[in-house]
Amino acid sequence: MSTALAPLPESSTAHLVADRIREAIWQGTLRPGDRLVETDLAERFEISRGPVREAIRLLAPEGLIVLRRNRGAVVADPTFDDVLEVYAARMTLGELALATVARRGVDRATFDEVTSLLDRLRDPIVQADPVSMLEADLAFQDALMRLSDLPRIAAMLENSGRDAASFVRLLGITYESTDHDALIARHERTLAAIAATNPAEAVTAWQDHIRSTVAEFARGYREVGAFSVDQHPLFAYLLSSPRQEES
Amino acid sequence: MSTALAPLPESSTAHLVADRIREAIWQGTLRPGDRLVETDLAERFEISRGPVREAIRLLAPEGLIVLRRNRGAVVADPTFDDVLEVYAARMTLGELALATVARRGVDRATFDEVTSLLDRLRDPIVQADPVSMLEADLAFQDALMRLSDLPRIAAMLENSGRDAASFVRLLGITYESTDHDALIARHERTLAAIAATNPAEAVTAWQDHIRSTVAEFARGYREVGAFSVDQHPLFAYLLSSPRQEES
DNA sequence: AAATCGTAGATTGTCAACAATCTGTGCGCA
DNA sequence: TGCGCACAGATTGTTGACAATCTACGATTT
Repeated sequence: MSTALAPLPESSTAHLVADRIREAIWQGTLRPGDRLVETDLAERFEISRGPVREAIRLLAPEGLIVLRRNRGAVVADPTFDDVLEVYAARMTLGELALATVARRGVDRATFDEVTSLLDRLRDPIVQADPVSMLEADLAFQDALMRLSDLPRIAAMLENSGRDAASFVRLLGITYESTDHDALIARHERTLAAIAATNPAEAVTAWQDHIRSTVAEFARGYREVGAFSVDQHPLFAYLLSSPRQEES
Repeated sequence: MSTALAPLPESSTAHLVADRIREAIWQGTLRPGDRLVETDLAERFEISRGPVREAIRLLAPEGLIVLRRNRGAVVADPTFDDVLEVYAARMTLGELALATVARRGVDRATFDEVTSLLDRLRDPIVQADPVSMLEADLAFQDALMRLSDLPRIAAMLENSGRDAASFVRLLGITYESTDHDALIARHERTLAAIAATNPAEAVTAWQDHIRSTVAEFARGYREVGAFSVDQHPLFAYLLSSPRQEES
């Protein structure tokens, strides 16, 4: 109900195209280093170059594609460093958002709405498809962060979530092996902390979540090929430092 | 020397226009609520609507202007909440960047380069002009954050710096009363911590810097008109919580 | 053989005209 | 008076053509 009456989605042509490009990258149709030629894309989508150009400019600041002056755009070729950086930003901004939520508290209705998004993650049909699972997970986390009433920070987190997913995909790491129950349990822990207006616990739960996720990816990355991930400064920062938040 | 051979600046027409618009907002030529009509701006700059449109799209995600579907863009009308949010993001991202710098250490040449940027802040001519002072300050902080080798996070910090400055300006707060010596001393403290590869101290110094800045603005805001800033959740978060960083 | 120069093709950057959409005003009607 | 509706003007969204720029490749020179 309340989601039905929410503001209409940003469905400009440029946004639609941007979503399609993101999807193509996700699916592997577009691979790292591939050029994004405005003319070609315009032809494929059967529109003019204007909106395509705008879509590319929309994607660029997220880091998914790289823009070079007068030379067009190419799909980014991320390293594991990039994934770590995005998750580090995600961790620290999430801490801020959740600490704010938990400190201020939220009204019952809004809280229930977010809780209901968690149900989708429990749906066996959703769990069967990695892509659906990822989307449901991101939708939940987005809603969670929006509780903070910090629109800028919530927006940064939304972008970083999409980026992180695509980066991981571009690196050739599969997301399928994730333990669904553990994921849901971590999210429940965060929600409980918010309900109890316990900022420190909310932050800790979030840190755990990011750490688990990064650890998962690091495992996948070591399998794929991979470098000495473990002594990376950010990796240390992310994994081994249960930082303290005041309550 | 090393700055002379650095990559060329992003000087596309759209970027130039975006800078001009930012400048106009800063100078007060464009005021909160003013509409940014593509046709008008194109005429003023004597170019077509294309680059103007692109410039507006460039400014929008930074929060300086608000975009409404099919209804164009207007200059944002920020509240002090917005300023706090931007500074909160700036504090937490800066902590991450500086902790990384201080943990990894930097080579002498790069460090000296950043140090030299601090000299500009000491120049009496620069100090005499608030705008120059602000620009020099931002340039220093940008360079400082770029030491982290975390390009995404450094970029977020750059944007937030420009935003914060414009927001403060839009709120009608003057920046002139800042104590220059104290500002420089805080920056020196951060640099010293980096040189000593002491992450905890670098983070603390940065927190102090943000706190001083926010406190300054809060004072100005109370003078201008203003609400009960002091019991804002983020204000509490920013000012009264010397959070702990591990070393 | 190596390096430089110049040209052709491809691609992005810019433009001005057209189409779609929105805002506000004034009229008719209860 | 208050409400709904239609229309005109203004403004954004989209398009296809043109200009500027870059890349690649081969000719020319040393």
